[in-house]
Amino acid sequence: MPVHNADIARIFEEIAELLELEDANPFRVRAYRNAARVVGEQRFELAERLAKEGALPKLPGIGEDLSAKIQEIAATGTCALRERLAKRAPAGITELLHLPGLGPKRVRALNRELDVHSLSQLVRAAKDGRLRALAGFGAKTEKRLLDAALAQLGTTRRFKLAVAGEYARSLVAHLEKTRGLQNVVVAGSYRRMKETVGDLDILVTVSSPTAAQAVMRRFAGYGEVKKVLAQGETRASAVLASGLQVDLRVVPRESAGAALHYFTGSKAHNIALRRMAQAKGLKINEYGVFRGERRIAGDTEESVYGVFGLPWIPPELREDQGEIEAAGQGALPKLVRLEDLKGDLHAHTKATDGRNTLEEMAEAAQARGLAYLAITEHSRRVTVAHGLDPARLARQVAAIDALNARLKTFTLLKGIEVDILEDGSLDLPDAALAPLDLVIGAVHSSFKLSRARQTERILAAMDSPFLSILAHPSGRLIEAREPYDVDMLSIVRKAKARGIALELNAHPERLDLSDVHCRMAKDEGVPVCVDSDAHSVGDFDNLRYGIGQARRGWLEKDDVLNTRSLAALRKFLARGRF
DNA sequence: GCCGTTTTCGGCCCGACTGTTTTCAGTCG
Repeated sequence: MPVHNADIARIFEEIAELLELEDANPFRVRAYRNAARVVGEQRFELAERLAKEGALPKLPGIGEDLSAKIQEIAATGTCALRERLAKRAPAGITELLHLPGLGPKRVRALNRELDVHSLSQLVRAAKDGRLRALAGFGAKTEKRLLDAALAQLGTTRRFKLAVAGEYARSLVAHLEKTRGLQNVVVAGSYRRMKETVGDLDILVTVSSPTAAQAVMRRFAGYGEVKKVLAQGETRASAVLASGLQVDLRVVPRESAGAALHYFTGSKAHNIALRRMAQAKGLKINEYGVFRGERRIAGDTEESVYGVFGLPWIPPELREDQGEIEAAGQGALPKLVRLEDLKGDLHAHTKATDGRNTLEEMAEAAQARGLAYLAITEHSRRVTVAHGLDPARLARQVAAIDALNARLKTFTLLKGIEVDILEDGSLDLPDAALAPLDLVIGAVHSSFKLSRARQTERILAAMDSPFLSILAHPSGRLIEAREPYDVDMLSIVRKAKARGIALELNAHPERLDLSDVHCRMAKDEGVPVCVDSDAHSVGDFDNLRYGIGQARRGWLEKDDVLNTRSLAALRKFLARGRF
């Protein structure tokens, strides 16, 4: 049973929680939390690296002890410390820690005084009015915890970036009508273009304290607000009807840059920068950068970075994943932009499960400033989508040829999204694929194969002389379906050897490749194509989220296949065939 | 538990809000 980084990270997180409940040294707790994060963010599997090279590379915040624990987990699947801690603690007690409003101190009190160590016990104790009797607890706390525990049954979910975007735009439009308001920005993980966001962090700049009050009132009065969780003079939190939490922060103009930086995060990036400040005898908070009492920066984000002699770092990179070092060396990537895209290589029409015609799709793509669009229907195996057989594909090819003859400054490419069958063969014969401009291979079935078989299947498909692009390489659906178990590094390396590009499918439910795997592809020199997988003319909007993810993966214009001119693209497509 | 231009011990990011407190602890982001 292979041990993944996520497994190691989970064990470290559990250790952190259990230690916290024992009132251990908080810095020791933090060390485990930090290790969980660092391990979870690695682009290669630590266990594999260990097996191959016998040692781990130096990772930040992981010293002798944690390194030994990683080796232990890689070898045994668990860790003696965790087992020991778990044995001492009441089963299930860590679930209480995940409840908003409960931290280690209160969980300990609940356990010690009331013998409460699970959500259901908490609900019972709260209903009996036993919580309010505890020191530091009151009637309000009891009610809040009861509500939170009951809500926990409907599991706390994150929102897909595109969905959060819809809510964010409406709320921003509502707030922008406030008198005296200067600027509204959605910061947080939304600004960093993370694939999902847990809440919206909205930052408002105002010209006066009166305006600040007005913004707070307008926020609380927003029609979508279901419940105000907290409201002070500069800060408020609310839950929208959708269940999305929104945190609002109002700041004066001179602090706008420091506040924007602070609330954009990530937390890890901010901590790294604050440590640098500390080393220079400075202090960073959301109001600015300070030397003693004196404020030396903070009106813009540039000024904050400037204090450290760093250039401005794009939000998508702010994960403490080497971006600060790169900035220091003048080696930040020049990230790809939406306007760099010259075409889109994955789209469907009414012929299968799309909603628009060839003409309508071509027109819409051209209206977005694109010069080419590949039509890539499903193949016959995908019966629910009415996938194409060779005869229907041939008819579509003829229709595209006819349409291209009429189009002046735009080109439709003839393609297919052909299914990769369970044995690694393709769903259409070579004779059907040969006349096409490009062939995208995709897995749409048998998701549960073992890692070895799944990897073998995809590698085999990549041996086809016709395959140009591997679609949505992990197969995950965000918050809905796990990626299939596959050795991505082997796939990336095979792509390199075979001249195949990997798709970053920009559909909001996919965003697949992930940011981490984009960076892996870049490191290995494999081009990524950012495709909409459009099923209707409106779906080209999704390219912006694909670009956001590509930027999180450090991709530059030259790393993205469909930033190339049509001529250069054709050269790439021809090269893959031998 | 980690780490080092304060270097092998003694630090470790910072502030707002709430509720229960009469001055602050706990939690959160």
